[in-house]
Amino acid sequence: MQLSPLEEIRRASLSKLRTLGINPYPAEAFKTTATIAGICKSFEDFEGKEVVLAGRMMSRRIMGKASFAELKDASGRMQIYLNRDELCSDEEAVLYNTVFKKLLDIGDIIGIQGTVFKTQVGEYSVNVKTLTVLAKSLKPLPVVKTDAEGKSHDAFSDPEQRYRQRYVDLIVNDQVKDTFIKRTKITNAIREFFNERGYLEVETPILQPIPGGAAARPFTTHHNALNMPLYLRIANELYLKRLIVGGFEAVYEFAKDFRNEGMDRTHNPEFTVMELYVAYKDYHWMMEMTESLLEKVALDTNGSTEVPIGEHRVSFKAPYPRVPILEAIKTHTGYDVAGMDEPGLRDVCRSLKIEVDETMGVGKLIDELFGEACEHHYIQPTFITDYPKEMSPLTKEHRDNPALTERFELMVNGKELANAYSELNDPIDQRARFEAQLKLSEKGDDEAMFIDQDFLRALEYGMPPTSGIGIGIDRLVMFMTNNASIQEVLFFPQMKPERKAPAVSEEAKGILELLKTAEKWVLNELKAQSGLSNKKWDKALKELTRNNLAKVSKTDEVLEVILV
RNA sequence: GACCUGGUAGCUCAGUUGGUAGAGCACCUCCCUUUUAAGGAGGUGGUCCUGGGUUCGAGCCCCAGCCAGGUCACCA
Repeated sequence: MQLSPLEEIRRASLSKLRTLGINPYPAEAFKTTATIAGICKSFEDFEGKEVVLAGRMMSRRIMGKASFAELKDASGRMQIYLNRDELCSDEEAVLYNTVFKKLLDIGDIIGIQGTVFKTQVGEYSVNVKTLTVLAKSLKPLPVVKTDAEGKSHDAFSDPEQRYRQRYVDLIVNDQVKDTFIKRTKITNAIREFFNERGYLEVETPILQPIPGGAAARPFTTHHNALNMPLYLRIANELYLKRLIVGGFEAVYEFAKDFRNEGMDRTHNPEFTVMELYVAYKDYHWMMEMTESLLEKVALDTNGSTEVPIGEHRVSFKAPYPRVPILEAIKTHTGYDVAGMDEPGLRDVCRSLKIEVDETMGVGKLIDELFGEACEHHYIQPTFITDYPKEMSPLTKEHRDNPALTERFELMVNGKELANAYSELNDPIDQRARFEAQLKLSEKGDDEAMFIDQDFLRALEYGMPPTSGIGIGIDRLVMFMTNNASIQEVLFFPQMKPERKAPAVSEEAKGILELLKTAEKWVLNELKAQSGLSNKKWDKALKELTRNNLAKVSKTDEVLEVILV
């Protein structure tokens, strides 16, 4: 492995620590007595008292016999003060002069014991009496400095590196950590809300023999023992409904779903959806539930129902307007497409310059119209309701209009945040809808739903009238934390693999073959034998020595090459 | 998938007509006992994303590729 000079220095320090009898990776637990945030929050209670803290050293300011450093624990950052004569009693002051000043580095994890005080400039600090090395860091950490105005300098900002090495991102960019803390606050708020109402959190299969419940291309895998294909779920809807058939009256699941489609800043191949099903309810009830849920989520995570999202301020205060989709299309395009047939819709799309193709049925065409012409208008939370039957194969027919369904999508900031129905529980109707989907797929729609016979069998036993909802958790987190990219709210967003170290080149392989023919070679003879140009020779030999395949040594004024 | 932009030191970035690879921070040596983007003096550090090509000479020009971000398309 090729080490940078900075890494060499840190490894040398590591050995020196061991020579001094200090284990750089001790096994014992290190018992702390306080947290940094706790001290800063009630400084008066801690001032003059002794504390034990542990964390990562983030910066250092050495001034001869005294030094300041910044310690970071899970709760925050705080300055520590190290004074040679207070830290050490021995003549040499090894702990201060050697260990702290020479052998420790930014990024090392240390434990300290000392007293809390305030510096002359007024900064909360700990005067360190004992210092313990807890883990030596061998890779240099990017140093992000913040000035008096709170402006960051030399921020670790390259998105590729931030996502690939999220651990570094989390260490040096505090606001990144805050986003993920908020993410957990959001899911906690939702769980609290549901658990208070007695809803049951459940787990259903991720590996499914039939990928149902949504329209999307699945990831495929194979079970060896059963010798059968399996799919990573694109939704868990059909399994949760089976549980409603089984007699649970309210179940929910935070589900990782997987869709084998394009990636962009709002789509990751694996993402999280919270699905909830409640028996004896309809989609009107579900809208009210959703409003109060999101109001609580906003309050719990941001302390306010009003949240900044990009250029906008979005209010999650209930209630939200209800707008039937056909009305939305009428408002934003001027066309009344209610009851319109496929050719008619296609004409409307054409006149609005919306691209359509032959595989699109009535449902997809209306979906397209709404998506292109209307969706982006709904910044404040709005329920778009009553979608046409063709685009909602799992939804109950509308009580007043057989062409529509009892479905809503919640739009926020021009994007879909949730999708909910009065669930279709008529098994005969459901079978017919699946068959219509089958026709679509024969027409070339590769996203039409598969028929799940076991799900139909379950419905035939009778499912109570039920309302269900799916909420995109990643999107919700993006809204609540004002992030425009899904990658910012996933710890480890999907990335293409990093380029692997280049394989040994042809030239280097040739030299290796020559090296194998003798115990050692005089460098110039080997070079002549290889028949390589100066440039290629140099490059190939450097490659070999760098990868520790060959070694060059000097004896009696001759350079020799040996195989390692 | 198409187009645009980018890839240079550990980090953030300069790099002129193609002519010995630079800065700040970090790091190393030295000075400095309440500093704080600490300061002062000196120094080390490079696969210029990869592979070809043009050229006396390429970080720079040309071709191909890899990775990322953005826009669009596809897609919830």
